[in-house]
Amino acid sequence: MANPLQNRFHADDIAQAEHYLATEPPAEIDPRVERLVNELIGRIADKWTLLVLELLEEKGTLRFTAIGRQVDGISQKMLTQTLRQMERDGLLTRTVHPVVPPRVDYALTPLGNSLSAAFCGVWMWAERHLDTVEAARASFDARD
Amino acid sequence: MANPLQNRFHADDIAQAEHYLATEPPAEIDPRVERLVNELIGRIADKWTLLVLELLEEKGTLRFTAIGRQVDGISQKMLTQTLRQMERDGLLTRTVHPVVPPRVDYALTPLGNSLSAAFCGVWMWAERHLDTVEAARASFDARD
DNA sequence: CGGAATCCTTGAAGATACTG
DNA sequence: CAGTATCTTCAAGGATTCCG
Repeated sequence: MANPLQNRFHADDIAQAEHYLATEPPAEIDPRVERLVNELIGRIADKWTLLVLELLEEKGTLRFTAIGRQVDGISQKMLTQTLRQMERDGLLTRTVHPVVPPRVDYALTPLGNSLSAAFCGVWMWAERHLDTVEAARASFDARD
Repeated sequence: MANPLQNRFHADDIAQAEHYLATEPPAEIDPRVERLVNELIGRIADKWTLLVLELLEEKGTLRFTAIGRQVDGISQKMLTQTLRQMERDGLLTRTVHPVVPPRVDYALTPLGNSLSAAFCGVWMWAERHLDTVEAARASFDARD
């Protein structure tokens, strides 16, 4: 779950983006595209998908059991389901080796890698504002 | 649900990030921070939170009922819950006006705005690769 | 109007057992 | 080893009602 990109961006990238948000009026967007984008974000943002994505991005090719061991708390069922969905979406490849015992390798596609990169901004935000969020929560809880 | 930033970034930002991902070894990360980051991402990536975030970023200050009308499919219960969580995390402010009938205004904080900006990369990815993902799904479904 | 409280349904996910 | 199949639980979330 490392974030190798975090030192490669200028620290105020987000502040700059925020500036644009404040000064530019929002553009209109096709409702059909909007619905599909929402669906994709929902899928992608799902807990296990994100974890598997980051693991494979970090470790490269892994077999089924290896992924299960390194994504803590995931059940065999959810692992299978998550991997199938990701394969279906073109995020990873599933390679079955015709040997006994069976051996199945999983690796991200370029599309999967690009998605991992796309989440970089969110990772940076979370790491940068961790303390701020925790302070806000403590303050909120303190006043009932 | 517009994405005002999409035309402000160079088109190959993601490709560049992808390059770094491929060439740089991952850095180690504090497990405690990792757990908290995961929790934040889970919360943030939740369906309603993202929708409310984008709506408020686009429209500015809105009252309770206005948000409910514009986030299609959200129930009163989930709206209340989502707004409370976001307020607790410091993403938005809740302003109660002492009038009858009551009037409550919601608006993003700077922290909330920065989070919206952080998700820009994911939006861009989803919009850029929408067709690729749909094609991958069709291909996957075609071969059983 | 902006909620809180209650009940209730459904589907997601865990546990377990079995198999090519 | 890498799954599939089945059962069961449990909590997220919808519907409804009531209230300051």
